[in-house]
Amino acid sequence: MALGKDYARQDCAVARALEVVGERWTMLIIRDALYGVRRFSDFLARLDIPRAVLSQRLQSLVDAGVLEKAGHEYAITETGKELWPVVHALARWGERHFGDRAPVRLYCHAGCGARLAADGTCPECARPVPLEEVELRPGPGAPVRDDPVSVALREPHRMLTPVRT
Amino acid sequence: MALGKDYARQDCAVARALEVVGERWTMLIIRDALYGVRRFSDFLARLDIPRAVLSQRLQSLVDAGVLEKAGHEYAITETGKELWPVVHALARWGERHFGDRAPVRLYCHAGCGARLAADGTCPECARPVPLEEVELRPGPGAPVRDDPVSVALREPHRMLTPVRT
DNA sequence: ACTCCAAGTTCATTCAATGAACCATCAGGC
DNA sequence: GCCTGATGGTTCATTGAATGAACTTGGAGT
Repeated sequence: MALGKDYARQDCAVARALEVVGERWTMLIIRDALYGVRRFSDFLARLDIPRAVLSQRLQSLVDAGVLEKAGHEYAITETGKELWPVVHALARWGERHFGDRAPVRLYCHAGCGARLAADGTCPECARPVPLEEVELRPGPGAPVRDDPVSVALREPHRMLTPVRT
Repeated sequence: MALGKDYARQDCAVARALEVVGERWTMLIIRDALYGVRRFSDFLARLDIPRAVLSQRLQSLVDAGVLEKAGHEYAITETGKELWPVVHALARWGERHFGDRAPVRLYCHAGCGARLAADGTCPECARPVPLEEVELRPGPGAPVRDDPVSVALREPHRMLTPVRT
């Protein structure tokens, strides 16, 4: 399997997780699903991913119980929501070590407005912030994408609430 | 790029991170590097990865500053150590949702012996556990691999300390 | 029935993963 | 000096997935 989900001989929970979310594009699909993207065409517009690959990845994620399909919408499940710490940790790491400009997007506590700490807690409230209370805000490093979904996300947006295009 | 590091049009820290650590095998290499694996042949034995791919991945990680090569050893850098929250979060997620048997490996606080909570804190000491104080212990789900590195890791092992084969 | 559009499939091409075989370098031993 | 084995790679033919364009399907509205 060229890039795939097969770490068969690895006796390890990390490998098990990567069989589900370790393929190319998958983590970005989950990121967007956490943001509230739900429609096939919206994932397509934001990811620049071939339709065939998107179709296959969405199906895999549904099979794994990370997404749930209802009509033409893919919504993230509880299992999927529990990937938020992984996505957040990756974002902070990428930003800290490979962010050539200012952050493009900030994760804030909707209640008090403070930016989340690296460990996902709110520095103001001194407690972990549940995903539902996280608000996406555009950061100082202006994003350049101009597809409808990315444009919609230039406004502050509560995590998990469907993105309207 | 088939599976690769190219998420060029993604204006996002997650994508930036995945360009470095998102390719097949890379995260497992980092997992092992955090455990203390350092030699080419040891990664090879534990991962069942083609030599050519391992060689290329190690080089990429050195280029990105995640690993550091000294002689014939690849050691993890500070940048690499900061991926521990990502690896730990992935492991807990994989274990919770896709662990068909009992955990193969436990992450414990070397001081008090308690198992780390999902957020990386020690439930006994009620504080975050620095990577240096994390101890690997074999879990109740017996691992089946019998390469020298995996065998060595059946003993309790402090994170980052070189694995002796 | 007709139109439109989002969703998804098909397919030829490209490019990376795979695994076996080969090469390079170094450390002992003779 | 020269053999021998161990380690750390590189090379290369093959396989299979990613890509992107073209095509098909299915439902909503009129």
